[in-house]
Amino acid sequence: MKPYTEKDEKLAQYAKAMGHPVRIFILQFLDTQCSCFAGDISEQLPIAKSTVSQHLTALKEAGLIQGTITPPTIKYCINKSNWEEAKELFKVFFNV
Amino acid sequence: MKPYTEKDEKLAQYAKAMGHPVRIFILQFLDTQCSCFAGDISEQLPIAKSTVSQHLTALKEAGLIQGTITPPTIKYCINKSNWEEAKELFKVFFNV
DNA sequence: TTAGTTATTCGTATTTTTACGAATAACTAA
DNA sequence: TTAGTTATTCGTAAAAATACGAATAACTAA
Repeated sequence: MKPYTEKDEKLAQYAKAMGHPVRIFILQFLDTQCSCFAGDISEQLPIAKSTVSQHLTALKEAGLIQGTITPPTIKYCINKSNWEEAKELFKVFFNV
Repeated sequence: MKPYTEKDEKLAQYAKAMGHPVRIFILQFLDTQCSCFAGDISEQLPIAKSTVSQHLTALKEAGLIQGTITPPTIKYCINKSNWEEAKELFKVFFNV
């Protein structure tokens, strides 16, 4: 039925998560900061905190980031293994 | 105001275009077929032709593919230069 | 001109995304 | 307990994405 593979779906999922400039920014920010709080991210962006939260949730659900609760804050960082998987999928896709 | 760059927006745009398994399939199909008609693509997919058309339009607007009219068909193929640009943007993003 | 082919556009419906501010949850410290 | 901090969730609204079938456009060939 479906002509596309699991890998195609996974790649599409990662691509979709990256399909918004705010989320690209967050990913790059986390990549350089290693880890930081939602507030640190939020104060870099000209949008409401609740909207940032939604973007963080989207990235979390796609598997690209993860959050560790350290009350009253939440420390966010890149999900290394999934990040590597995404990198590999894009690599193969672009024949790199 | 905007903390993200033109490149971030471009990357997000390409990622968004890739954010659906059908569009991933189409891109891969065109990458191997070099060029083909909308009908060739459509018959590989279990969705309506009009929906395929919409996906083709999305890919065209993102710049990843281009169509050449050869009545009564339209020959689609990868937009090489933009494809290379996308590849490069993802490459830099993932520190490859 | 008329019929046939291909592909898009139109009209429509449903779902998802994006965004905001207010309200809430969870924890700490006074 | 009460106030203060952080971040999410809730409620809501507007816009965009996804999907379908019918209608249309554009061209060719008989």
